Amino acid sequence: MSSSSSSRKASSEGARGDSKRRTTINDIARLAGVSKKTVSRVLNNSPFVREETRLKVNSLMQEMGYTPDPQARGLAFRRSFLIGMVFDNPNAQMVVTMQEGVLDGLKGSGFELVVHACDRNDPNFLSEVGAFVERQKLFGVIVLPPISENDTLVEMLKERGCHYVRMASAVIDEPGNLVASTDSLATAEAAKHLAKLGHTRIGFIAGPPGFRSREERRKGFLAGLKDSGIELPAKNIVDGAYTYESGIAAAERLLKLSPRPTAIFASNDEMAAGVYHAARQLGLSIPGDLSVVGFDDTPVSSRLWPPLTTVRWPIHDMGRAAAQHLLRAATDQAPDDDNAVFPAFLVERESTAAAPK
Amino acid sequence: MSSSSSSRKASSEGARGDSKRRTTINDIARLAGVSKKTVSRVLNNSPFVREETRLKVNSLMQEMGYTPDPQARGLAFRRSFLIGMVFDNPNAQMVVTMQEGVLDGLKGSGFELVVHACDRNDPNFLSEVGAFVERQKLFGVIVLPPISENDTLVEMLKERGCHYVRMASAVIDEPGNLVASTDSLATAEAAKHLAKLGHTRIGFIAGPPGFRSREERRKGFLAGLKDSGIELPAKNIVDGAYTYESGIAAAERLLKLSPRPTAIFASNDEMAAGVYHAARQLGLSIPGDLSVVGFDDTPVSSRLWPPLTTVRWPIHDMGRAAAQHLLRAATDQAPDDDNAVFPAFLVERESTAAAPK
DNA sequence: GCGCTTATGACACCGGTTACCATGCTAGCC
DNA sequence: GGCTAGCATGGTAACCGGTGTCATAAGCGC
Repeated sequence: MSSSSSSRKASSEGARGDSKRRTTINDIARLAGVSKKTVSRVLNNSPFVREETRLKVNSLMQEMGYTPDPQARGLAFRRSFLIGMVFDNPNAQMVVTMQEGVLDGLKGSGFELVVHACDRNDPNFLSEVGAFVERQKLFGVIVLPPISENDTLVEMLKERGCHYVRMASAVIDEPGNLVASTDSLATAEAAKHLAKLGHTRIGFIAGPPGFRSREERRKGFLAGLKDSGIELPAKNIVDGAYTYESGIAAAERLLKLSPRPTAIFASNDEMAAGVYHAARQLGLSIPGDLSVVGFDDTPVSSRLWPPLTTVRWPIHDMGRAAAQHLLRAATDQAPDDDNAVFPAFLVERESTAAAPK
Repeated sequence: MSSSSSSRKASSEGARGDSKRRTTINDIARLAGVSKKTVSRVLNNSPFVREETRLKVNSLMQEMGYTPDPQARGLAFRRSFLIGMVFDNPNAQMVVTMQEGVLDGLKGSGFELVVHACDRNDPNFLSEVGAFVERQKLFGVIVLPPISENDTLVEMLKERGCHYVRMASAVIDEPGNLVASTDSLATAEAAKHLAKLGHTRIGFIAGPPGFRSREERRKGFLAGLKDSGIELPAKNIVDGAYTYESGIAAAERLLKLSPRPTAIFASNDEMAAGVYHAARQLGLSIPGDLSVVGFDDTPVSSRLWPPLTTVRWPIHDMGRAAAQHLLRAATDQAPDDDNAVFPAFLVERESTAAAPK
């Protein structure tokens, strides 16, 4: 009853103008002695402005500390200046590093990064992301692995006319909208590293089915071994789930084989940590009895004992590249169809050594 | 020369209407046979709408899948529906978990989360964050530790009329804009745990000066020891920097003392990992020769061997609480001056055992 | 019949944009 | 040389999709 009147009072109070008004395009126009349309032309780099006028307007904007209101601009443009990042947290370090990279690339562009965590197993996943894109009229979306492998999602983005970048672990058939690392080359390098150390009985823990990174890492590793003249029996290849626990289980299976492997490659660091655990349970020393290689170079890898030999991929740089790709779409008209490819590479630490005789 | 005409053509092409137009407030108004102002009233829960009208409008909005355009609304409201998260990455897991918690709390509210990584040592730090807030007319900002302890920053937000929440490790004098954990209670618990196990020679690795968490964790730990009748000599308290390397260095100093401590508390898990490293170098076994306790319960803590006894704080819940606090400010008029306080607590794992005789 | 409350609409406005028109200037034509 | 065509430049009005303000009509108690 009385609440209604009080809420009205409060709401009218809510519009506190705060005396200091933002400088607007009109202010600049008035001061420069031109129309706001001309200021708008300067803002949008229209070629139909006399150099003299452009300079005057630009210096006035500088002086007044004017920045155009993204909401107003967006409203007129029928789009926003927001970039979405969609992720289903597989790895916190990766997510944050990627964010930092993207923010780095976005700096000074006037675009902002809006994050959106989701659950790829939720049945509403797609429509929920779609609603997000639609509601905010996102200019672009950066999709992190493993969601980046979801073709249906990408198709939806394309239909909505929303720019996007897929972060992937290999170059796939996606002209221009891909930022990828070269997982398979790096795992081949890892395989050769182990071969060179004299390992021939090697165990491989793969990622879970359905992940492209699983295939890339496996393919590269096996190719690298083959180049070194080593063929892996099927029983030496075990599936994991990219989790610590699955790494333990997989390692237990591998270490039960006879002859026992002298080296294990785990398709990510979490599983490699699981290998450490299993090895300890069996009283095996690393790297004396068993060499271990991981993938990702997460902080965990260097806290383990001994520090883990692993594969690093340049997440920050890839994030920045993704941002730059979207910015290019925002300014240039011509999309470049070149995918950005970043090398992943082996970081040798102390978990690998010569094979025991 | 010719570039001007070509760019014009391209830009006019850029405004591709894409046939399918968003449903607008006008559409709803026309279909409902009311003015758009009335629809707006329904959207904003104005009490001055007949129940019958409200129902009709609401069901139409439902049916048409209408959601108001946040840009247009924001433009009129002179604010945005964006929440900023400002962080200076001390810990990736914390940042991501916090983001997930905030997104959880924001879900369905129409607010989005815009992330902003920054460097608190950059001289432009303050003005840069200020520009961010201003430019996007942020509705609110969530400030993560350790930046949350920067009073100047908070003062600036207050001046700008921007709502904010500080995430902190203790209740400080900041009515209503604080989401805090109880670090000191948890470290007191850790101290008593060690005392109960018979440890009397205990080392403490503090966080770096200038951090409130440093003070809280130290204060609580010392108080807990005192309660157990243990007084720590000054030389048993060493400063660290919340990094792995600083943990190693601090542990080396502590383990050189004679008599040597039988337990070390590190003020975060990274430093605790450093303690593990130092202990290994000296051939000390954990927990046989040395008990270790950390703080944060990061993934690293359970990958270490033996798994680390540490303090967990409910980051996800705190993130959600921060979001809810801001949403309350967006709807209610009455700010509640209650700070949200979340208990941190000890997670006992295998790095602590009875003191060696 | 008056005054108060409730419910609704007309209209200007938020800060930018596009579409279209008006101007000034130069060049080309008779 | 005058007149018009053509281009560079700037202005005006309408619009993007919602809000605020204010006026007004209907309902009600007295």
